[in-house]
Amino acid sequence: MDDRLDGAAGVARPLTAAPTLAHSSLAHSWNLSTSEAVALQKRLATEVVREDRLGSVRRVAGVDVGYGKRGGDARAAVVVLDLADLTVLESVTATRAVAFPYVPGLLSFREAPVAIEALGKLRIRPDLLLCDGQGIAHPRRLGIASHLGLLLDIPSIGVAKSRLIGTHEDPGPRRGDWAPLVNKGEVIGAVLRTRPGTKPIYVSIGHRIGLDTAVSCVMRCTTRFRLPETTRAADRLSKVAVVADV
DNA sequence: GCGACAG
DNA sequence: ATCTTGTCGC
Repeated sequence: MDDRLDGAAGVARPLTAAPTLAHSSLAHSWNLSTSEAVALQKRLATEVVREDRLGSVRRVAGVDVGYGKRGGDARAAVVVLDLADLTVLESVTATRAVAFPYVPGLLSFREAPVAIEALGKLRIRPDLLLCDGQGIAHPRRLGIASHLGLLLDIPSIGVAKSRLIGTHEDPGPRRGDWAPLVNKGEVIGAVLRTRPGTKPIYVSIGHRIGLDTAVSCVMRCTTRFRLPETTRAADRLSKVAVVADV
């Protein structure tokens, strides 16, 4: 079987589908109205798997999207690291014009298309995706991490720098301490202290992984900084990607 | 009706 | 997210 990623889109697709040009997201409807997007989220959310359904994790990908100064272009960057030593195995980028406004709760409709395009360029198929933003810690339980994980059928985790929804206590002061993020009586994520003396990060299930495993993986990808190395690497790349892409 | 609000 | 100068701290 082809090990490359298929571009996916509005609806989940089996991995056994024939290899495509890795740009198939273009062939799908990301151009939805906000109400249609909300309806799609509600439907896709029922497909999200909130428990460990992943093999051994070796290759972890960080996914991030940045924007040009003019605000017209979105640049996605994906960096795959070897979890054993956090060295870079592969990195790719993609750039395209933004086609959807930023609306809290609908971030994936703005950033997922270009992110999927970048992911489609990967030769390596990552075992896990660490996405910038929420997973199920979302009003309709389908943040960008869940959306991407579901469409690509790859285990994923949401790693956000700030809160979208939910309430929580302050996590302990030590690295690794975390407090549950709760919404409507449900634990939707973990507010994790990755570094003493700094603001905690918001970790949530993306797809095919449980919360405890997600927290564990994020910790393993985090060294001396607040954010995991995967996210930092992708973030840096997304800020210079426009030069290499355009 | 009044705030809150990933990136 | 991006726009921006200096400033506090290790």
